[in-house]
Order: sequence, then C-alpha cells, then structure tokens
Amino acid sequence: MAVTIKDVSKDAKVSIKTVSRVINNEANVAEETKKRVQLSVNKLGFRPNKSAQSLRSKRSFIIALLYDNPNKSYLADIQSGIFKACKLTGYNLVVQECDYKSPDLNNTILEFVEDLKIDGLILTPPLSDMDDFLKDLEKNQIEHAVIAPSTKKTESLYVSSNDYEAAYKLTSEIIKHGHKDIGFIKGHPKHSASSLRFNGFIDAIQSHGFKINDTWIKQGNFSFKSGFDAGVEIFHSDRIPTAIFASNDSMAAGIMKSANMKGLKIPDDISLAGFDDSPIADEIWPALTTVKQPVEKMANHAAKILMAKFNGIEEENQSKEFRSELIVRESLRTL
Amino acid sequence: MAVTIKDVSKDAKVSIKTVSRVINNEANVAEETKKRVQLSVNKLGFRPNKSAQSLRSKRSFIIALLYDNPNKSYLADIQSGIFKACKLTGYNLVVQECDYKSPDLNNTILEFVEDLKIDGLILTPPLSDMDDFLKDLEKNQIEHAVIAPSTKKTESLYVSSNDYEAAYKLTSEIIKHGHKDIGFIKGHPKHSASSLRFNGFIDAIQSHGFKINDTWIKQGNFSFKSGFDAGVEIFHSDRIPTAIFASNDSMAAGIMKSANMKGLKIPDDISLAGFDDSPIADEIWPALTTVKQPVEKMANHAAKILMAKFNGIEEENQSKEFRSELIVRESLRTL
DNA sequence: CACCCCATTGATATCGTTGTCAAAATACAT
DNA sequence: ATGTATTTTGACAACGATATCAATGGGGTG
Repeated sequence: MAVTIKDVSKDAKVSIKTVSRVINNEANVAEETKKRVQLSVNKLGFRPNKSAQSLRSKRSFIIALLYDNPNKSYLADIQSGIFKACKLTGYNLVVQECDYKSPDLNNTILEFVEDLKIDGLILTPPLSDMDDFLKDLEKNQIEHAVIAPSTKKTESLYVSSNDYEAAYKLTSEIIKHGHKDIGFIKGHPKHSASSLRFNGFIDAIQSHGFKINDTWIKQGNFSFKSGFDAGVEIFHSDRIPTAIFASNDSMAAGIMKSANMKGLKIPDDISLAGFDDSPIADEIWPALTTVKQPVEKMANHAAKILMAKFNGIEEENQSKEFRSELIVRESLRTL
Repeated sequence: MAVTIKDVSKDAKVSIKTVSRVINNEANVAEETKKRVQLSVNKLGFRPNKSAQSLRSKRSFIIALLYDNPNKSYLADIQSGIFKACKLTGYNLVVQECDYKSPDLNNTILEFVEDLKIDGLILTPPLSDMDDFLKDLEKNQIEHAVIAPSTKKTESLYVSSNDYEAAYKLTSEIIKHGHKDIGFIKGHPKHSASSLRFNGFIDAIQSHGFKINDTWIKQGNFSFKSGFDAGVEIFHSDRIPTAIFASNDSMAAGIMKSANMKGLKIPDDISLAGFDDSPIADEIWPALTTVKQPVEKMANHAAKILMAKFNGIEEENQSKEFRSELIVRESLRTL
C-alpha cells in the first residue's frame, strides 16, 4: 500500500498531527522536529492522499477553467497559460465547457464547484461579462478570476488587455501609412471586445480629423463568412476605401477572399488589418497586419493571482491590464 | 451544511449502507426500499461527497487528457469530444500538458494518476506511440485509451483514423483531375501520421502506374515555415509538378505563399492539397482541398469506451477506426 | 413444524487526512 | 524558586462515504 501519514509519524517518532503540521507548513513546529519529519517524508516518498485532505479540509488543490465555445487557438493559449501556473504550484486543472445561454448555468457550475471542492474558477469571455453569474459566485464565496471583462470588476480578480488602445494605435498606424478612407468590420455584438475595438477605431479616425464613412462600416460577428460578406458589400459600392480594419483575423481573411475574387490585390489595391494574431494571420498571403494580445501570459497571470489569493497571499495590484503588440505585416502598404 | 448520506438514511428510514447501495445501483435492494430512498435523495437534493467516495473507493470519477504540444485546433476538438462524453456520464475532465521527451514523464504521470485517483487516461499523439509508457500504464493497471496510434494496440483501447487510406484516396482524386506530376511534403518524422500519409500517397501513385519524382518529395515538419521552404525549393527547380500534396494544411498554406511569391497562381499554375481540414483550409484563398478527420468524434468515442471499460461494460469492437472525408475545394483543378 | 437458504438490511469499522483541545515543555518575569 | 505566558506536541474526534460481516426475515423443503 501507499505510504500514509501514519508511516511517516512512526518513522519520525512524532504524532500524525505534527506531520500534518509540517506538510502544511503550519507555524509552531520546532525547527528540529520539522527537519526530522521532512527527512522521513522524503525517505519514504510520502505524498498526502488528496481525497482525505479534500474530505477533511474542503479544498482540492484543483482550479477550473470555464469557457463557452471560444476560438480554438484562443482556448489553447488560455489553457496553456493556466496550466503552466498550476504546474508551478502543484495545482491541477479541470476544464468545463459551458453554455452561457443556459438558464441553469449558475446552478450547474455551483454544483460542479461544490462537488469537486474546486478551489477557484477562471472565466473567459463571454462568461467574464455575465454580471449576475459573477454576483452568484461572490455570494457563494467562490474564488474566481475573469479574463478580459468589458468593465473592470471591483469584486472579482481580473486580467484584461487594452483593446481600445490597441485598436486606436492600429488605426493610427494605418493612417500613418497614408490612408484616409478606411473601412471597419465590427465584431460580434455580444462580445465586449467588439465595441472597445470599434471605439478605438472611431476615436483614432476623428482625432486625426478624418470623417467616418458609414457605408464602409459593416457589422460582422467574428466569423470568416461575416467578413467575406462584408467585403463583398464594400467592394460592390462605387467608391471603396484604401484600407479596411477588421475586428479580428478571421474576418480579415474573409475580406481578403472577397477582394481576391473581385480582382483586387492586397495590399496593392487595398490594405488590410486584422486583430488577434491568430495562426491564420501569418499563414495567409499576404500576411496580416494585426494586433497580438499576450493571451497566454494573461491567463497565466490570472491563474497566479487566483491561487495567490486563496492561499492568503494578498498582493497589491493583482488585477492587471496587459499591453497588446502591434504587428505590421505585408497586408498594409504605404500609399 | 450540505446534505449527507446520513440525512437521507434518516429521511428514508433505512441505514446509510442501504442508501449507499441505492446510489451505487447495487443489486439486492428491494424495489420498494429503492424507491423510498430515491425519493428522499431527490427531496433533499442529496449529492454524494466526491472526496469521501474517492477516499473510500479509490475512484474519482475523473478522467484525464494528456497531450504534448499539439496543434491548437486539434487540441480544442479533442477536448471538446471528450468533454461531451464526460458530461453524459457525470465524469469530470482534467487536462495535463506534458513533455514527451522528459525522462521522468512516466513517474510524473503515474504520481498524477495516483494522487488524483484518476480513473482513466486519454492520450493523444505523440504519446499514443510511446510504447514503454503504455506498458508502464498497463503494468500499473491504469485504464487508458489512445487516440491515433500508429499501430493498432492489442493491450490498449484505441481509436484511429485511416490516414493511409485517406492519403491514398486524396492522391487518387488528384490523379483523377488529370495530374501525373505530383509533389509531396512529408510531415514531422516523429509523428506516426506522417509515414501513413506518405505511404498512402506513394502507393496511389504507383498503383496508377506513375513514377515518383524524388526532387518533388520534400521533408517537412508540419509547420507553415517548413511548407514554405519546401515550396521554395520545389519551385526553384527546372521542372515543377502540376500538383502538390502537403501532409497538412499549414504546410499547404506555406506552399501557397511560396507559389504566390513566385508568381504562380493556384490552382491555375499549380494545384494544391492539404490534410486535416484545419480552420485555415477554408479561410485561405483559394480554399484548400483537404481531408477532414472526425477528430471530435474520435475523441468522443475514445472517452466513451474508456468509461465503459472501467464501469465494467465490455462491448465488442470497442476500439474503432474512423473514416476520413475528402473535401474538394478550389485549390485543386482539372488539367 | 423444524430446518435451511437466500435476499435484504444494518451496525460498525475503515479510508487518510485535518481540527479541537488539552497536556507537556520551555521561556520569561518577578 | 515560583508563577505565568508561550511554544510545541499529541490523543482523539471528525469529515462522509464504502466495505465487512452478521442479523433478520420470508419462502421452500423434508
């Protein structure tokens, strides 16, 4: 059978409670005793039984990632960032796909957390913005961190990126390349990033004293097809912009296809920019000018501050806004 | 406090053992008693404490997905398939990123399984082909299912796809379009799918009585860049093929870029095919002819047979080979 | 009617930790 | 030296399930 705390206590000639104190790093254990116990622990290769710990102490050393139908590469990045943080602290990661529209989402998750004694949750958009859900977590004292919420939360830990600022900067970059007639494809209306990106675009245009041409502003939903459709419409009009800024890379790829089919060359006839630096951005030709968010780092940080919090390590400025990086590639040319 | 088995036993006026029998669906409980207990369970909203169950019975109702640095969209599909199977059975899913080159992979995973009392593992490539690791699992009686192993395992549950056959069929399709001069970009040498796809290609070519031109066969590693480099080399030679079959879509995209830069038009000047039907295949222009594997379904099945196995439901033909689907898109033209 | 069998049920031990609380040991103050 | 405060330690209960094994009871058999 596996080594138990009892075996260690016998070997170190102390009570099991003292062993427990040592492995939990509790105060008030004589230095010498501590050493002796640690020696026995190592010698016997003792690893505490998690089920027993969990049963007694009601913590599991497990955190959970909640997500709803995200972009695939986004999910992978998020998950990887969280996992790496878990690895460092010895936590484990369970994943939970959920449906943010489900009426019993709250109950499902509450039961899930209660059943597994989940120590904390990490939420991705659009769950990050479901305020009643967050309130429910708060009420039930479930520790959590949210990734990329649209508004800074005062109650929850969060990490965010500067979508507005990044969109502003990218737009300015396009303008710097000599463009004045710039189209924009909006993202999914329910996704908080959409409006941030749009506002950044608008403000950049206006602060440079240019006018918005509404026929070049199209509503998309982050899908390739919605980008394609928007492109078809735009390229069908009498006058077309010299550049188009799509709220994400998939839609930019859609635009690119519609341009190609119309015989318009990118970037010679029209410049293009996306957002996210998803894998496609660099694998399409010409490669997309875009904005790269440090998604993995953000998730890593979210996991870290979450675990720090319920381990009683309160730091200042835990919640944090990450800076995105402008990536200028071939799809943008100077007029 | 939460409802415990004791509360139920009081309410139903039976012993806790009988309640345990009912919730575990054990035999030899009088029908009437069973009903009474179930009524109480529902009335009180009893959910067994998993930690206690796990401590006593050494099972956790958790399965784990092991992966090492996979393609992002592949991971997302796999995970989704597994998750859906878990949802149905009430199991939970923990994920574990690992390094297949690590010397203490085996120990790390064994401890992980032991600590969390993981009921079963699902392995993705390249872990699916680490035979000593699989043997170790076998030896320690750790239930597991492998996804896409290169050789059928007799010991392990597995699900696979017909990479060889699919490559054969895709190649035949290219030939049917009138191509005789066909290049091929091999995948990562350590990945078992690579050789299967290559063999399918070779055999199809030869069974049609064509010859292999070695200067058109390039070694890649599944990355975009390796495809690009291969394309540059091929297009640099005196005579270029009329079609190229890349072992995955990323490499095909790389080829496409190199073709574009060389002024070669796809599919007018050269036809192109990929493999995997990854998101990019349909978002690039022209869209890629490719092979779609039912990745999510495969993973779903793997999880199902795994859980069936350790729940004592032995079915015939649990392990299964899935059929891939040929997707013909614009990148392939008839000569 | 006595006997045995088998399905059903329950009392209690048990899993391996942490929590409670009091005892023992030590340090400190007078 | 004595009393008091503080640190260190351990005995035992508790967490909430399942496992063991014996008790119970109804039905069938001779």
